[in-house]
Amino acid sequence: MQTPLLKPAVTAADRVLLEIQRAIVEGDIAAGSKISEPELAKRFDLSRAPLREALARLERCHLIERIPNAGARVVKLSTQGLLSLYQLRETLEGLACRLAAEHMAESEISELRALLDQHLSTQRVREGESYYQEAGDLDFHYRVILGSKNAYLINILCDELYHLVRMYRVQLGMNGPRVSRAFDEHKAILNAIANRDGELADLLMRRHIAASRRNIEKQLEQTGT
Amino acid sequence: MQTPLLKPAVTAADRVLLEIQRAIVEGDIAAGSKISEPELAKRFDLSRAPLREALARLERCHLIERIPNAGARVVKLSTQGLLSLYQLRETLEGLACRLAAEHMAESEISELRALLDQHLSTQRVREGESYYQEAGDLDFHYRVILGSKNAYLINILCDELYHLVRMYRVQLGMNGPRVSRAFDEHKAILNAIANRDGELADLLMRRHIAASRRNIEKQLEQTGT
DNA sequence: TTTAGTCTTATTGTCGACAATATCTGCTTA
DNA sequence: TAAGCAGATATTGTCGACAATAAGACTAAA
Repeated sequence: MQTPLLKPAVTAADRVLLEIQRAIVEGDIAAGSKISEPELAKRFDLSRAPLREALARLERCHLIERIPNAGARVVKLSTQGLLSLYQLRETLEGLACRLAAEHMAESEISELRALLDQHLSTQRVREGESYYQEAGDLDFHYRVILGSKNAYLINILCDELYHLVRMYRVQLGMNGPRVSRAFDEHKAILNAIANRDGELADLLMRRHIAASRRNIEKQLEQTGT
Repeated sequence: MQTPLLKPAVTAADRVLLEIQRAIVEGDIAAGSKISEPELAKRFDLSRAPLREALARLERCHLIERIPNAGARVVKLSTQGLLSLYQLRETLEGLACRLAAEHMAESEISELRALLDQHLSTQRVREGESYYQEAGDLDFHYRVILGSKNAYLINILCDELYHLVRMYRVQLGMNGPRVSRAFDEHKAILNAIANRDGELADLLMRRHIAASRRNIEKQLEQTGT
């Protein structure tokens, strides 16, 4: 279930990046908290040079915010931020879908169909446990994005926005009743792609993400602003 | 004519970033050439630490490509890259336009109108010199993007893709007959925004960028692939 | 002559220390 | 008491040197 085509962490900066990313996404390092370079360097047992490299990349994917000579803070989740993020996702993943309908190879489409079937059975077995759906959903989106074959689009969605989306979903504990409906929506999107109907695929994906956004918004309201 | 709201370069890494950015965009450092950290460090008279920080940001805006333990190269311009980039711009700036129609303050719209008038007169004076149109066009787009009020969208377009777009335009020497027509298109877009017609603004901007893309493609074919 | 392997060389990644800047504390003064 | 300033402290930015990795040169064998 690992994200495919992701180059292995070869350098120390890569490794610590992955660790801090996970820690922030899962709330292990609290949202809004200040980042201390010396402290993190000690905690992960390396010097500040690779740590700063990692921080630069964390800023790139919007997980931290830096102010020159003043330090870095973990981002704070907000309704406004969520709205902006999903506005962008709707448009971008819609585009990705349209391009995927044009550019995906038949073999890739078959694999994607197999993946969906597999997720369906897995989800039946693991009823109630939302984590698998979480991972499965992201995996589906991931593959469609890669299918667009647009390097810039892939970079933005998979490298820069991906982790922030996860952060919202994880920290707001997404496990609502949407789980089952998402499968049907994925299926419909896949069919549109298989039929090479880019316009429909675009539309369906935008609706799918809009529904997901509303779901999270509801959660955010309940949890309290 | 400076891009507004751009924080001044306070650190050494910021300054060298701007210098290298300019050098790459204007072809002073050749496209596709290898980047040598020690050489650049000597050339700009600073240590490798801030230089590497700058390189990280250059990678972020797709001006260089890095391979771990192997070094960095300046990107190569290609028809494929241009197509991918403009595909993305069409969608993103279209969205920006739609949001701008919703969110721009009346005062901002007035300022934008004043800017267009000013560009028109400037262009009449400087007939033939395309640089002013170049700068003016970018400035118009820049303000519309800021008007969207979507932080992620602004970041992607203004920080990450902006310089690459400039690189294509500068290195292919854009000075075609499109100069005058672009003004009218800008005017139409502005009117749509002023009328709060987001859908139309979206459509017009996408067409505007598509026309610009075709213009550059033509140039790219003539220059020889 | 070509190819494989090894050694040399150069470049990148990492480290610890120093300099510059910002934050915090406590004092003075209105 | 509140506001402003001065010094102390901590954090960030930068530097030069070392370690690890990759590219290139040279030799030896087929």
